[in-house]
Amino acid sequence: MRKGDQTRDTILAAALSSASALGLEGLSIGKLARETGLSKSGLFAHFGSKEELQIQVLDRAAELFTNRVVRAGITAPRGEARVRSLLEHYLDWADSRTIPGGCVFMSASFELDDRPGPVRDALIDHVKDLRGVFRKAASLAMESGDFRADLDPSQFAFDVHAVALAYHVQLRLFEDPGARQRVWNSIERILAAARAA
Amino acid sequence: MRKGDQTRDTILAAALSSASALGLEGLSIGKLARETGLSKSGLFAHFGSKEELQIQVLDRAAELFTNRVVRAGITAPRGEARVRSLLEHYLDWADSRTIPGGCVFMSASFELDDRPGPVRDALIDHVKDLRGVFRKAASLAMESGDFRADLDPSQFAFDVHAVALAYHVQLRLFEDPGARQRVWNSIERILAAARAA
DNA sequence: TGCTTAAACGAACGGTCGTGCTAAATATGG
DNA sequence: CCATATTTAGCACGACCGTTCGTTTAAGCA
Repeated sequence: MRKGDQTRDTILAAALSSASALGLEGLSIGKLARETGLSKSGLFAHFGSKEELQIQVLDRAAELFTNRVVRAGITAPRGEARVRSLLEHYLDWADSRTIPGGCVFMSASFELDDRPGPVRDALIDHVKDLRGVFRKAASLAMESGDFRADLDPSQFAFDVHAVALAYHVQLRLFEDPGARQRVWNSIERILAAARAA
Repeated sequence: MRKGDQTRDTILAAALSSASALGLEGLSIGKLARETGLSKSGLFAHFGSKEELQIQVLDRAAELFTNRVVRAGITAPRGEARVRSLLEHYLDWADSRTIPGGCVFMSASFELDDRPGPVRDALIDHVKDLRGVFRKAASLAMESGDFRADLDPSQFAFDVHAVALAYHVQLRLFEDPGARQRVWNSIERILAAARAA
């Protein structure tokens, strides 16, 4: 059993790379088998269907996200400092080289928005979790007095998500070296509006 | 020649619908032929390659965008009023039923960001034009005194683009009936920060 | 070591993909 | 109405797709 899980991990790492660049639909069992040195049927046996592979790729990405963004971000003290830290790590995540195509949740959000099914359902859960991270951080910042008492944390998370999406476009489509600056300008404005008077 | 152009228009309309929902890569000559009642090769002859079809779909979408968003929006007087009008029409465009999958430029931005080639190049031009519409409108609002004199119009366009992307997610992925309210909250904050003191 | 179970393989399946090629059909201008 | 140019159809191609099946290899445990 251990051997199988280890192989599965290798496959998922390759699949995540591929999916981030080519999309979840762009995943190909054959290409993936070639990349990992497995046979097509051998690789396929690990998942049973392409859909299941796609779901596991998303789950895997969520696990990575938890480690690289959430765990890393919440080392900062509650309040605006933690929000900023989470944002830094979120942008790093979207810019990471280990996931060459950027945040797979973003590309998948636009790829699967009109394709009902279990993969889309899984994606929705993950993206809501992602939003929840920032909603929660905003709530804590309200409790600590950093943020206004009448702030809407969900709206705050929406705004943060928005600039992150635009960051992806600025960075990957426009290949703008100043993308990080652009997005921080936006974030500073969002933070300023969220702060207590 | 007239007959051919008319057929091509029919094809492009169907292709735009399909591409908005399934992505530009999800376009299929065979499926498109079935939908339009043409033969695969007959349809194919109009474009010569799938890439060319994709590019023409983007061009067609840009034409529609100009009519439905730009032409409609600039009937409002220069300044904040025009910015708001353009935004209304932009959101309508992203929510349109005639393009069932929403704004094809958004989905394509996340689909093609890592796929070099002429289609991506065409997309970049179109998205920059789109940004340019809002940059220009912001500039005019600065001239008219509605917006601050030290506003960065490109930054303003970036912010607007950001919330539009998030609108797409909120509407299509989350199917949130309150998406429009969410995005207007964001827009009001952006406008407030842009206004002259 | 021998047995059992898991893991990987190889070949084949029916489909669909984009793309050529050659004819037939149809529209257009004189 | 005819000649010409344009538009569409038909057929075939090689490639790749996800998936199934039976077999073989390899690992884990007694």
